[in-house]
Amino acid sequence: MNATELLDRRAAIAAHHPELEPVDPDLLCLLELPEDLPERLSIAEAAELTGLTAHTLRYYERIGLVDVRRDAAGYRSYDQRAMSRIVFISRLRASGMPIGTISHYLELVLQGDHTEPQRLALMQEHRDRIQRQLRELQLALAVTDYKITVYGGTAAP
Amino acid sequence: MNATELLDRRAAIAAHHPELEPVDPDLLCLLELPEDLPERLSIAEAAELTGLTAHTLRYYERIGLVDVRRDAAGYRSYDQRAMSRIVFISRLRASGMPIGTISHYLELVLQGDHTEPQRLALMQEHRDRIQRQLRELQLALAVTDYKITVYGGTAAP
DNA sequence: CTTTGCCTTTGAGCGCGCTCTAAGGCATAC
DNA sequence: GTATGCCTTAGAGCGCGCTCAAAGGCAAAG
Repeated sequence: MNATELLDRRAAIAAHHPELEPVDPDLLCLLELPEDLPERLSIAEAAELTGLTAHTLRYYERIGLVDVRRDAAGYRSYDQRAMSRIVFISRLRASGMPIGTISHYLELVLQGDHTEPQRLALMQEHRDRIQRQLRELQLALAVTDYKITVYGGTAAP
Repeated sequence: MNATELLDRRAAIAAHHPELEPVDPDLLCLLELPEDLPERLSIAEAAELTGLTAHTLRYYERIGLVDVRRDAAGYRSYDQRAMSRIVFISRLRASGMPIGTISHYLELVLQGDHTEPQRLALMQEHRDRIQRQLRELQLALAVTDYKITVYGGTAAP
């Protein structure tokens, strides 16, 4: 399933969830793992691919966010499933979601289909928090350049 | 200067800074301190008004974000200037700006008019970071409800 | 064989942003 | 007087999310 099909799917979903905002098509590319991804990756390769450090990958495993198999030598061996979960996690982290919430979300997934509404609610709540944050910033920015312009920046900010 | 005047000012500023986005008028009200604000407030009153704890107010003072005078008894006494600075700080914090950056911004203010461009740049950089974060979240959300819908939530997230 | 380098584990350490504690001062009520 | 309640200070503690250290295993290169 490529980015275009994903977008089509999303359009269909959006029809049922009018509160969702459109997603920039460019961004969906970030979802895709490279097509020529090896079957199994070492921790160094996984780190390289995700932009996380090996330390962080071990940490995520330790706290139960992801399961990773070992090879014959006892080394971590990341398969597609592990990789896409890690990419997913790193994306949520990058958007500012706390690890506890991610953990909760993954537990919901584990619990099965009937937790869908809770999962959607959780994500939408998070999105709302980010949007609020953005508005806070725009406000701060407005105050700032207002003050810079009006007071010349010499008055108390 | 009330919220309406502030908005007018901002419109004028926006003419010179087309990259700025419009600000929700409702939000500008948050800027305003109550009109009947007492001349000087105790730490408990200041905490109540800003939604921060007294502990946090002392902490902000300790790390040099704000200067607060004392009354005859040695108690902190917050004047308008202190209050508006604290509101400003809390707004930036709420938007996710690290304390170090806020500190830097306030130093720039202290240094005088010639630091205006740096201040604006700093704020715009922060806004860009938040916007990136928002896009990250929208992406994560898209992935999520895509997966919920397509896989029924049973597959790996 | 040793060296090199990546890997393992457990457990400790760190920077951030608070948050709380301890020990005590002031001031109003009784 | 004393009890209360809010205030002061310096400094310790905490939760989060990593980040690093120590001690050692595996394996290909020379």
